[in-house]
Amino acid sequence: MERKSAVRMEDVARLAGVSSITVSRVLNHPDKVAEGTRERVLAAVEATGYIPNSVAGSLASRRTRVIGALVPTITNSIFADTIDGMDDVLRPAGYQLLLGATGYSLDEESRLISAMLAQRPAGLLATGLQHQAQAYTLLRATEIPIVETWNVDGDPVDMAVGFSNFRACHAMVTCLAEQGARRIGFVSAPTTANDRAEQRLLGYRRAVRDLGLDADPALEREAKFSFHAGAERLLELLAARPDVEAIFFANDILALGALFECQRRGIRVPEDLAIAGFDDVELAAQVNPGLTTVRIPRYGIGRQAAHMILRRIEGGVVDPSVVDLGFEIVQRASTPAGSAAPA
Amino acid sequence: MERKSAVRMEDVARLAGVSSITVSRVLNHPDKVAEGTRERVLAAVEATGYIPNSVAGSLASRRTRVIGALVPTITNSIFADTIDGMDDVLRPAGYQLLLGATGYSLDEESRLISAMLAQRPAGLLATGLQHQAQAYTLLRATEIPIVETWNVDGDPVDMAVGFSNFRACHAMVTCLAEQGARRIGFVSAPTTANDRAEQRLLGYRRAVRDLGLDADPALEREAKFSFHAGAERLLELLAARPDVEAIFFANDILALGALFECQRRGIRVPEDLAIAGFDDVELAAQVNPGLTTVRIPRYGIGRQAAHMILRRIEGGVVDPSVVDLGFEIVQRASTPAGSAAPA
DNA sequence: CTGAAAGCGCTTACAG
DNA sequence: CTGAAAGCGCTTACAG
Repeated sequence: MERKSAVRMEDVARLAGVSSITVSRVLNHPDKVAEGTRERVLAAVEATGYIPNSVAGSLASRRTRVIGALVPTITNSIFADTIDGMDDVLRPAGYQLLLGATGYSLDEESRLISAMLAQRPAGLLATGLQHQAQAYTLLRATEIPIVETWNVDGDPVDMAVGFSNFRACHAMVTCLAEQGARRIGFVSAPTTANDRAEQRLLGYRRAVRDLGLDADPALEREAKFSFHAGAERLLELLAARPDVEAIFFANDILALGALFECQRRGIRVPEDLAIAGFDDVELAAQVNPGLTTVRIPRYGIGRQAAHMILRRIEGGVVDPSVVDLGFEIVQRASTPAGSAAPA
Repeated sequence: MERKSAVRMEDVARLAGVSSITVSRVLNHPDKVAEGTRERVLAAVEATGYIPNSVAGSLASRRTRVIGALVPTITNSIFADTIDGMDDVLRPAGYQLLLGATGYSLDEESRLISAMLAQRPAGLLATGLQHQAQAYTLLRATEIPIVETWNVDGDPVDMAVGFSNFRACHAMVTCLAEQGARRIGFVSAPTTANDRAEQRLLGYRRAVRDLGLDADPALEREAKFSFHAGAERLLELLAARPDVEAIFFANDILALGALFECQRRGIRVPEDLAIAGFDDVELAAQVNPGLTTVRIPRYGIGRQAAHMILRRIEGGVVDPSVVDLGFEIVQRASTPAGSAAPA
């Protein structure tokens, strides 16, 4: 903040021959100022290179133009898409994004929520419905609009926008079963501190039960987010259950890692093994064979969340406060063409 | 900022039986307060659920704990990696990231710089060395540390960290030539408002000249950032110059799009055509054949930039102010195994 | 349409 | 080790 001989509103006012209150008006409510005055002030702003100090402005007005966004990581493109969606709505409205990456740690999330609230953001976006007790205390105590994202299977602190991870996974397993598979493996993402991953796993299990499929625990694996882990789990699963007909991976990166491993080993997809993923990243449509997956509204979640926050900032009522944006099963060549008409 | 009956420092002070100045000390310079006092204050903070108002704090101290980061887009994982690197250094130091996506528009960049400076960030990261005149005026007028990234071929406003896009491309073309190719195509990213892309194109052209390769303009194409565009340019280039031996794409996404297209069309890589990319995204090592590419320090750029900013905030001298983190040619199976020992 | 006064909630020297 | 006073640079009612 230390700009040498920084020009303040008062300096602009003096040059324009008005009071600083008028400068403030020109900048914030230009229509409440006479045109001639406005032009003189604007000229003075230009001449001095004045940049308003929004720290002071925010303190005086008790409102900032900053929205906090908490995501597990920004290096996973799915969250980058959500942030992109937020930004596309927020930026034109004059808001800026304060970004926080929790690294899938609820401890870190709590610390970040605290640090963000200290900045008095006008709103907050969080990922998932699962938080630490301390985080809940903070979130409930604040008056600002809060949107929890990527999950609608639970009770939000305030608002939520996302889709049902549970039903999406249930639907995909149903599809695979309709295509003839009875022995369907599932490779989960780590479920610790990740309610979305947990719901996906539960959705798989429920579908297996509902459809009377093979429920062997050996068909379930867990893998960190990487191509490599997908390939590894594929091999483990094939070793443990050589008769597995399809493997459903909790995200596309795992599924693609497995698909590439199949290419290397000459395992024919889907003839020898069907593979399905989750997320519908751009790459899923590019590989050969194309990856069957679950398309989710990554970008739309960000847009919708931003709209809900803006509406509340403007004093509006947001109803419903939980928005389910749905999902879509995308059939590609990595699974046998099915008659399924899902979701 | 409107927290119902928001607790202020004064409330904490009253409960702890001290002045608010002492509360401020406990929070900012805990070692300057007697232990008993400190504990009482901390207990009062806890009891009241006090969250310091850093807007007020920043105004009074004339410093924020916010660093602005301007990138073309966050949906391209290469910039996400750089932001990740920044955040990993900045977060432990108590700084938060204010994110701005310019969408590869220098106009938008100018607006964002202005908006960010209004927040009085403690430092600023920008992408590239190319900006609008207005942006230069703003950047030069401010006293805060500024790091321009992803390019060291030019004069930074303040500090810079990156690598030479020019030399990286020159080196890759040299490698391809050493492996026997004389007719090397180049698919550039759009060079408008993108000095990194421009340097890459210039590096290609210079290498073609230096090595006396086929310099046909028909060997040069431009493509937006997508798998699809990579596939398209591949086909166009093959149609225009069926004798092309190698195609060097200005980023991995284009190269991979082309590689997938080759898979679909039965074009053998590298026997029929060698393909090289730029960035070394994780996927490059996963596909079959693996993609020869240029590895660049995406994450390291963010870390280094953050360190330089922090050092300057702390009053230190940063020398040199331009840091070239280098690049590395990664030979994989998409080009004929070469004897090249580049960079 | 424009301005004087008060105040936003902190931190910074300066005392003691 | 602790506190009273001043001030950071704006905006908000309230007048006129």
